[in-house]
Amino acid sequence: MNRDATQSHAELLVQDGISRAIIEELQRNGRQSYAAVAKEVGLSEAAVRQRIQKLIEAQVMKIVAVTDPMQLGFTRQAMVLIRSHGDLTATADRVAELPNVDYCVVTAGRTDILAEVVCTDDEDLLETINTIRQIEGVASSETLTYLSLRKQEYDWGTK
Amino acid sequence: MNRDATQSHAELLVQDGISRAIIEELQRNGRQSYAAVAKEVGLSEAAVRQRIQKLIEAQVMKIVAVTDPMQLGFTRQAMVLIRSHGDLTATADRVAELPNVDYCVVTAGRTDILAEVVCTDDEDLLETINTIRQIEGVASSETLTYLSLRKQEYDWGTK
DNA sequence: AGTGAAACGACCGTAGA
DNA sequence: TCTACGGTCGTTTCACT
Repeated sequence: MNRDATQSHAELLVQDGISRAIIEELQRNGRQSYAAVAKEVGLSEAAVRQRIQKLIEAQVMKIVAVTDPMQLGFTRQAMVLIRSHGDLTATADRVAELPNVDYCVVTAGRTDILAEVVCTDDEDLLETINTIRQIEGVASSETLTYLSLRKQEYDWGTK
Repeated sequence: MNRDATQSHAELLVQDGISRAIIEELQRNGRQSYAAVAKEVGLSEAAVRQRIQKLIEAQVMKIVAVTDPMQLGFTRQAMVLIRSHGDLTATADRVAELPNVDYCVVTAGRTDILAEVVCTDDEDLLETINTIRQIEGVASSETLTYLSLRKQEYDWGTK
């Protein structure tokens, strides 16, 4: 499908404040019934259902389970700043392949690649960083360990 | 509630591989029926529902709508690395208050605070960075604009 | 903690404005 | 694109294992 067509379609969908309100409701609880959302935004259940389905089809949003790494035993998180040589995206994709990497983005600036890692403990973190540093295309890395998460919203970026 | 008690409870909940499987299913589609998940993991619908409710109550996961900033017209994303003076968490919280900031974490390392920003265009990005730099406690900042997102998983960290 | 069954409520297609 | 409505399927409760 044409990317621009999809995008303009999506923007039309959301220009309406009601869709924004629907998204906000689902950001609080993604499993509430269409009827409950309908009551909040003042529309019929069927209309809300249609809008939600279109928003998901147009890939404006998706409804997923989000987990707390701490509760799953991953007590160490960090952002690894990577300088790369050669093919940026290929290197980034190799980094992204690691199971401990939950977020990976190519950036412009002093650093080429950002990778967020989720580890069980310091030993796991060290191993992960060491693995990253040996990946082909990784020139150097710098690790910023997380001390306190202050804000987390759920956006979803496309490639 | 006692944090350790909550955590050990959560770990008990997930030690069972079935809960892992349930979480994985819901990470693919958070709105599918309990019956559909039950069929996948080989348990009765009622048992799956109980587990999901407990996982949510124990804050191991939550089911929410995740949006694509691009589709909502936010075409510029960046990670802002902030050096701070004075109270770290207070400064981080002031940064986190900005609507354009969707992610904010206090780190150990060369940089004190990481803030991911989501902006409509370059002008919006410039304004946002300028605003951040004038926040009390922000000493300096460095911006890494996003070129290509390669991986995104949905974890949720507690403060 | 899991199962099974019956009452209830949500979901979904269709028709019409 | 919305509302209205009925058939169907999912959810919930409860008694039992």
